[in-house]
Amino acid sequence: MGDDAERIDKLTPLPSATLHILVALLGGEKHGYAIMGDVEQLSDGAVRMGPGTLYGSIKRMLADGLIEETTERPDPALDDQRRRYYRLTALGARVCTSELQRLEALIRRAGSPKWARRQMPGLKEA
Amino acid sequence: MGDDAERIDKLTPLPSATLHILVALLGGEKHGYAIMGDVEQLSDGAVRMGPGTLYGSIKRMLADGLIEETTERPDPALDDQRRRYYRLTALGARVCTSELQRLEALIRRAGSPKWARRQMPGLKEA
DNA sequence: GCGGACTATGACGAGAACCGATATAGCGAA
DNA sequence: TTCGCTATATCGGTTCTCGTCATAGTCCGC
Repeated sequence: MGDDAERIDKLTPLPSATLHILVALLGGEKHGYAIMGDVEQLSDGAVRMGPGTLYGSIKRMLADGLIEETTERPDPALDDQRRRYYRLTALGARVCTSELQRLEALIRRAGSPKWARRQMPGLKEA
Repeated sequence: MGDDAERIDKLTPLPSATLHILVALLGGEKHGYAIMGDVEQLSDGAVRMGPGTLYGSIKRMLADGLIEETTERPDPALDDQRRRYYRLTALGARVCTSELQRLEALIRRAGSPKWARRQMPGLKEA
């Protein structure tokens, strides 16, 4: 378990693309192209991921053990043989949750009035 | 104004280091070394930024107009001539707010039960 | 069953971002 | 005056990002 905490530590903070892909996969296993669309949807169109970023990130995430390719195929009537489906690993899910919690804490602190104060001590104003 | 939205769009999603520095500066103007400490504090020690990341990011942020160096100095009794103080520009503040809102929306959606369900249609289970 | 538009994966290269190591120098106290 | 800490800065290697191009399967009209 402590081993696990180390692995999470090593991977965080997550690159932006990685985080978005993980969140998209929280919604269930998906193929690459679908992930692209979901990321755009999840961010109200603000994050548009090109294929280069997508497949490059997927490659790294597979190597890091954050996601894995599924062997299961959907109903043949709905299948498309080109597709490759991915899902979160247990590690991937933990990393995602932990990163989201960290960001939530950051947002909370950023909005707190006690933080949003000047810190420079004894400032001599012009 | 529309011009502004474009500039924000161009800069987002923010790299992790940039976001953390912006949030740290929401708390008032600071010098580089203080930012390093505050980022670690803001993230409960999870994000440890080395000097390479810090000063590299500051350089880019200055070039992008997200922050600016202040000419004001603190009370001479508390000053340290080596220090260089930075503060958010108007653009930097807007970018920071906009990014935090985007992340907040992402977190909200990630936690929503209707999203956190498998999406693969007509799956044929093993 | 042919052709064209769309879906889907993948490789590549340039440039941006990250990070540890290292260098330099002012600071405060022993 | 020396030592440890604060503070800024650069360098080099690695990772990450992103647009572009290539390739191929699928769907649909005809």
